[in-house]
Amino acid sequence: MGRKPGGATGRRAAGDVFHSDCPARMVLDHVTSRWGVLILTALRDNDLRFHQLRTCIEGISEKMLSQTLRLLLRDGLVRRTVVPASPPQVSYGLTSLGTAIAEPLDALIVRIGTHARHIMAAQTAYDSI
Amino acid sequence: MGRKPGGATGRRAAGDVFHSDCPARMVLDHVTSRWGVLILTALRDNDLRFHQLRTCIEGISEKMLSQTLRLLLRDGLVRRTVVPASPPQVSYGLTSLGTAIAEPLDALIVRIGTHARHIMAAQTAYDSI
DNA sequence: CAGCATCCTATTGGATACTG
DNA sequence: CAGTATCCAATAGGATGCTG
Repeated sequence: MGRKPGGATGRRAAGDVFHSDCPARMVLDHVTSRWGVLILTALRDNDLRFHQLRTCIEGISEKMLSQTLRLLLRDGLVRRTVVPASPPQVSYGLTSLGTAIAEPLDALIVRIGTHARHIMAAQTAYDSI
Repeated sequence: MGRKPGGATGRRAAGDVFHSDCPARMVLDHVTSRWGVLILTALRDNDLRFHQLRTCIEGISEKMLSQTLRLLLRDGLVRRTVVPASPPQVSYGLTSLGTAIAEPLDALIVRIGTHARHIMAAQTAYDSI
């Protein structure tokens, strides 16, 4: 992403452009999508089954859950395991790649949590103008 | 976020629920919105003016830029500085709060960049099934 | 230059119903 | 249980034109 030479790695330089056709932008969109963040961080500590995820992530619909899971599956961030039983048990977990991505996401959420009060104060201050 | 006791800080526990009405969820949505991520990381290294941001972030429209900036301004993540001149110069930068939030985001982008090839390989593998 | 207002389309996403 | 399919409402977001 960014400067052409140097391959896929490294920091961006100041004033660098985020190319809209960059494949990384697409992955970023999946990962930072409304439900992508929550799914990835929910799976951070342990595998979960479909309906556990649905319960764990308040507000998500079945449609969005399966849709987003499929996206993350395709990106190789999430792994799907089927235990053939009756009824069959399907569980989802992070791949090593998924863990690598989920880590900074988790850090982000923790940080937002830490500063939540501060942020809400900023909001009311802004609104009172 | 998460377990009721313990205030705004701390890690989430396994199986914890992401409450949809949590103010942190709202901030998370702003921050991880399609353009929010890009704006915050673009401002990571130095302040930028409106049209510099517009150029720097490929694909963003004026509308979404000003709209998202207003949101981040309200959350206290971004600071707006006006130099009264003719024409007036307005520049945007991160607050200390914004920097704290942008850090893990930047880590995320770097990580996606690092694994980009790996991810694209996973995609084509998935599609070939 | 820095931006807001309006219009209109495309995409997101929820509710519901149904299948293996 | 673990989803898929369809329909419809809400929102995101682009194009354009205008203001200080």
